[in-house]
Amino acid sequence: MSKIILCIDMDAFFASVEQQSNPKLRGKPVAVIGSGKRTVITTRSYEARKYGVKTGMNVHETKKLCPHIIFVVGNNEKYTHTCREMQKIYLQFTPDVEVYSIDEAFLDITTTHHLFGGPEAIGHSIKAQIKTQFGITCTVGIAPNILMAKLASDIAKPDGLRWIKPEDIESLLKHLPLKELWGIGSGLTEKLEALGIRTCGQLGRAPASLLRNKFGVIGEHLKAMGKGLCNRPLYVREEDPKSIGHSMTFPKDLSQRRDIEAEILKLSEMIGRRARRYGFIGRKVSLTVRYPDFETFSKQTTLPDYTNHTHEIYKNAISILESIRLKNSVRLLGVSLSNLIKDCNQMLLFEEKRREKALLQAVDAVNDKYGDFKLIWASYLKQTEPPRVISPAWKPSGIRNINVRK
DNA sequence: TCTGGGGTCCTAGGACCC
DNA sequence: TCTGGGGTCCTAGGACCC
Repeated sequence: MSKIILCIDMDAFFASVEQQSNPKLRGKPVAVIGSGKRTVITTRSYEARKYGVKTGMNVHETKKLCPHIIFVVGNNEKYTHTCREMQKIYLQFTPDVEVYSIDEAFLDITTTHHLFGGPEAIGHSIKAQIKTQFGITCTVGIAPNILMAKLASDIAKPDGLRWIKPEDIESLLKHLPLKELWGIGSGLTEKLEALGIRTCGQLGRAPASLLRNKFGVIGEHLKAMGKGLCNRPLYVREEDPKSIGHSMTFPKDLSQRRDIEAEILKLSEMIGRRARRYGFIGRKVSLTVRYPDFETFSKQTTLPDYTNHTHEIYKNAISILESIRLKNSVRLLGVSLSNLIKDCNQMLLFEEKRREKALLQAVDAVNDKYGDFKLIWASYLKQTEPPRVISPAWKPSGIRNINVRK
């Protein structure tokens, strides 16, 4: 028996929330952006889309396309709160809910839909509850797997509902351009087109050996994807994160060594604090550098021991920095801690380590109470604000598994 | 007046070991 | 004197997603 999966996707989520909370924005082109000078569009309202405004565009480019667009700096608390509340709605219909991102979820209603009058009845009920409770619209896709459910919601956007039944798949995919499929981006599209494959239908008929040779493991799944097949399960239980990182594009490129080091310390503290709060330790530290010309690279180092101490992260990031011959100035810096495992909170062997840990916890407690960066090392007291806009990839526990190609 | 931030997964090649 | 094969760990880089 085939499954029945729902994909619930908010329409222009951040922009819709802003339009809902400020009536002056309703019916108008709105773009949600970050707070910095070098920010880009995170979400744009449907009114703004008509002008060709796209996610990732900078403010200048956006104004050229739509001079009267209204920019709103995003408010992450509003969005995360809404996301958590929406989760409660989904759980009325099935325990098998994967919150894929802040504005998207998958529900497996295979065994429960008959209790609620069928898949479409559930879809309509969720849409109505979200509309009533939050004043925003969403689109529901229904299909035998998440790949097709996602496609269904993409097709039906905005404020729609679409059910792709198994018997509809072949004709639907026959002439569908490759890039419409979740998991096939611009890179794969280009390479597949070079092989003469332009539609999902063609992909489904392509020789498996050809795809396997050209694309390795991914190639094995591409053919199935072209046929609308996908057996990725729902991740109902949140998985442990594999990495925790932060990066920052500066309002002005940094050229002073001490400014660069101070930013690395700040990023290290943000990571260390997050890791300590959620109880993870890691043993790989990566440093990412982007120059003004956009050349970007990262270097990493594996530590002898697992850690979540700000100072350890910082120290290793700095030693990577010292191994690089930096160009004059730096546009972006990023630090990340990976190879994460759960901190089992073992007994600390050395009194010194215990004291160090107690100090870190005291610092964290103050920061939790009074907000980030009230209590930190002197060298970053004069720092800029931490980033204020949440990434749309946010999840309730900050974890996600995005790989559909398996 | 250019181009954010936070993730996951895969691959290729080198080091090292038996 | 012309060097196999298997395995693991590590780094760098690219592709994808929201």
